[in-house]
Amino acid sequence: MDGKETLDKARERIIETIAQNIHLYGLTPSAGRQYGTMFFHNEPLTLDDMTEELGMSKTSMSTSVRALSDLKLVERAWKRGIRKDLYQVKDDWYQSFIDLFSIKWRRSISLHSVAIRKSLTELQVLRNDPGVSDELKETVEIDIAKLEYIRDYYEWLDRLVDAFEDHDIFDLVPRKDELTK
Amino acid sequence: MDGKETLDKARERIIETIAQNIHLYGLTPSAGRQYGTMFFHNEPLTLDDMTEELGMSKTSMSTSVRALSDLKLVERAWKRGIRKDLYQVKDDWYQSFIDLFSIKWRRSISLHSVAIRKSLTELQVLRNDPGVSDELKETVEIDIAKLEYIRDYYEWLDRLVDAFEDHDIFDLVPRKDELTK
DNA sequence: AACTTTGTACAGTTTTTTCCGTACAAACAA
DNA sequence: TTGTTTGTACGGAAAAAACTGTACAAAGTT
Repeated sequence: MDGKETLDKARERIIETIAQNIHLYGLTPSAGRQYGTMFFHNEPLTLDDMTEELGMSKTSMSTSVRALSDLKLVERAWKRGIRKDLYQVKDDWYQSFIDLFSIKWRRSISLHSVAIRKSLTELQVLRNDPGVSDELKETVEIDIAKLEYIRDYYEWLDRLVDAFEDHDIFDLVPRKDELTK
Repeated sequence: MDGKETLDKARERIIETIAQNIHLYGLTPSAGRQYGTMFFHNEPLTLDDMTEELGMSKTSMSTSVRALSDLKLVERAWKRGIRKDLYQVKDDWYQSFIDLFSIKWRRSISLHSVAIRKSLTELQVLRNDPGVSDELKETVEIDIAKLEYIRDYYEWLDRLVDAFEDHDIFDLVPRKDELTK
């Protein structure tokens, strides 16, 4: 086996591992392979380059590179004289993790908060309604307690995301290069 | 609108929100609805109960309750005199979040670590191989640097998961009830 | 202006996933 | 033992998602 071949195999192993785990980012293995290919490519790539490299349609490349961009795993690059759009992976994986975490959870937190607030208000009205049977009121009380619990939970989650975005998390779990500082 | 109806609507809103966000846990909306139903049900449920509540087949209930159990969102319960398996939601959402985080990422970290170690070793051999051209060696050097970077990243991620599992995260981001302590 | 290049919207096809019904094994009951 | 109940494996149907090719709009070139 010659050197180039060994290198390619070493790269392929990593790319395939990324592809198999990218579902954690809500992406398909194809998008993972695309990301991996870009990761080892030392120059920004065009959609046509990706089509070439991965043997897939340009349409697919376009949609999945958009998905990768939405999660801030990939960014556009410019190079003078080149008209085509160029893309490259963002090289700060710590920041990418934080961005992922933020994008994924903030939306969920927000949707839940709205729903919880609405339902909680309705139930509080119900609690004070004299026309409601005692038996039902008991259930309402239990539900209110449950909703207050998950409201607090999402409030905690929100602060957790803050801690990541503000990089406070690195105080608790330092990056390796910061350990020796 | 009577009280029962208001209660059900308030519950339904939350259940539907859970269903729409459960993909963050890698589960289907159906499993989310199942979880939500169990959440508001104040007694443990059997598979037949769920079939009844959700209008889905018992087979589906069985498979998705297993998925929920695997992520430790749901646990088995016992009640004397009842032969059927009973399930209820785990009521500590903070712990559920930690469990999810741990289960999802540990596996990914482990798979990546193995692949990175293997590829890194191969490339280090290549670096010392006198039969490899200087041009290729330059590429190898770059790849080694990249792999060392992501190796460190996964090592950080591993410590991050530790911080969650050990509950150190609550030092950085306290639960609401701990804020007043 | 006309012509070329590039990215993506859209519709159709293929692949994958979800869900159901049947069948059966394990546990329990009589 | 035989009969009953309960959970799940498995194959197939239905639904959803991924992927492709065509068509076209936007931007650049001549």
